[in-house]
Amino acid sequence: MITRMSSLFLRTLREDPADAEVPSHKLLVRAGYVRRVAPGGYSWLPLGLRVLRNIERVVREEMDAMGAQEIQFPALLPKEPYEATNRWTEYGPNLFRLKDRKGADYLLGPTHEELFTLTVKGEYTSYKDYPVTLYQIQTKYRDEARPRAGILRGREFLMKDSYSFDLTDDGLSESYQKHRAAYIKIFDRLGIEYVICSATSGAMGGSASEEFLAVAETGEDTFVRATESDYAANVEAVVTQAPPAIPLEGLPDAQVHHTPDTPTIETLVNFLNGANLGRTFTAADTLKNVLLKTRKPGETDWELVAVGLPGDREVDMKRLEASLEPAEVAILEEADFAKNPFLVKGYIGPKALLDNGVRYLVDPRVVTGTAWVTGADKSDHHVVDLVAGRDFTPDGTIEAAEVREGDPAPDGGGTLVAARGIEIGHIFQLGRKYADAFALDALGPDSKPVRITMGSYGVGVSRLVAVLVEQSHDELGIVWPRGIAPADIHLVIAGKDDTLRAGGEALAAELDAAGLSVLLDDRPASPGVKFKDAELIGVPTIVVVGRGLANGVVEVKDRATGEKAEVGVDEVVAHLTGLVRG
RNA sequence: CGGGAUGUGGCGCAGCUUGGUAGCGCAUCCGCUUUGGGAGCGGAGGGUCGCAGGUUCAAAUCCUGUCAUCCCGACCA
Repeated sequence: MITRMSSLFLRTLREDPADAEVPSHKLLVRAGYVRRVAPGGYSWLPLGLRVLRNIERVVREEMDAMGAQEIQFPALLPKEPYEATNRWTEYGPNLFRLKDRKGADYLLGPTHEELFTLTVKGEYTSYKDYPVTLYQIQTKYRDEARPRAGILRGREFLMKDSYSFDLTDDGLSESYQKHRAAYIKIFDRLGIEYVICSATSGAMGGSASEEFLAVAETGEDTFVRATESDYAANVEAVVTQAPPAIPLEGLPDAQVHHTPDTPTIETLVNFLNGANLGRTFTAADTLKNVLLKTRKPGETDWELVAVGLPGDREVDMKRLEASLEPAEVAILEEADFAKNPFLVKGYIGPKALLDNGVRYLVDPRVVTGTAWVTGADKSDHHVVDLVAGRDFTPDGTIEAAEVREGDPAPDGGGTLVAARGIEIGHIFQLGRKYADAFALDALGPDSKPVRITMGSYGVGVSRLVAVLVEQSHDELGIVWPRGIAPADIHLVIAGKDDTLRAGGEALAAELDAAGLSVLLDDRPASPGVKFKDAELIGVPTIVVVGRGLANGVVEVKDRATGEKAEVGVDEVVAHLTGLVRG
């Protein structure tokens, strides 16, 4: 195919749009791939749509190859299925809701578990039908509180979601592994640098879960990896290694000390070290107790929860919330302290919490036999050598403490280092949550019903366009991978005289005949303008038909490296075909 | 929802402090020149200054309100 820039619906911009921050947003707008029409809503212009379709094609090919079957649901959905799973309320304000003329409630689908489950239930009844995997590539809607970064995080986006339906847990594991393998193929084909991270399953519910994160400084997710193993995890999913328990025999008794004016860890440590106790204390020797309240979905009452963690660590709200999912979490307000006088701010200890029935969860590092400096539940007093498992017994452990670079890796593979990533895929084993909600059963060989178990798998298709730009651009513009670019060859006619024009047209026709797609810059603009546009647009190979033509050569330039080569006109088609076909 | 910033031709911005004919660059159109790195000269079209009130002889400019967008946080595949 030949695309003539003289008639292409395209306008490039010389300056960055004022509202763009990240490289992909700036470049996709400047190069004329997308235009904003609403916060979090973008139009795909001709070149952008080609890139999007190319990515979609790769995803579709790999899904088909693993045996998944494509279907498509409406984006506009009735409320009822989502009420059955409680997500009509659980999804909260992020769900786009609307009413039809009769006043009936509808939503714009943020994800389609309910519909897939109902559809399978409607068609399949026998164990002989299973397993089955269905997918769709569909526009999704989420009323994000703050869309940002152009198409990296929009309120409307294109997503591939697939769902596996199996009779057994083993079958589910197998479906999960097949998806994992397919995703690896997809992202490898796209040439993306990514890591596979252990993840939390979030609002979907379910167990085993991994996410594919594209490595990018501009990413919104923080993940860690181990220095000496291939362990990688979203910080939300990092499991803290508990040290071995310490025998209780011979540990010193707990002692309450008067510690005036020590409401913070820092003031406490300073005081203790000046108090002649015969040893030095650090923040890590203290146990700080953070008070929170949680509320389960659908309930109105808040429940007090206390979290005890080493004083040298901050609470990571995201980790905390992931641990308490799906309950809501909030920090205590003054009024809550007033209502619960046993909570002495700055001096809260395990005793008062446990005596008053407050659920008390501690960091996994607080194991039996560890001795702590902590609040004595009395203003200006702390207790030293309060031993876990002897002087107090928490109600359980919780992953709430921040993860730091340098922390030991959970699998023993050295220490952790942190980086940023963009979530491009997420796979997880849902289990029977949705099958239970809709009673999705298959009749087994013994004529008894078998409850189906499901997996759910997503790829952010439109987001991948931006991810590719984030990972592959330079100061001049975008550098697309081959196969994803809006054309195979960007052919620039560098000059206006008829010989050049005819030469360019002829070459374009030959390349087209050889099966390559050509973006032909046949505009009357000056060469400089055309070169700049070619670099901005980012087709991997740029061919310049210019002054060399008189000597029978054209210039072939590699967009990524900038390397130029003069190639004879009679051999350039073969040369380019070789480049494009790899 | 909290903090900050910004709304002026298609895009990027100045003008606002100190009220008085709405301006610059890019883009677009016409003419001539130019043609290997976002060309030059000359000319042209295009703006209810986010919106609504108010003050004033007079408001882009001052006051009040409101809406929107962007950034940070909160929240979230």
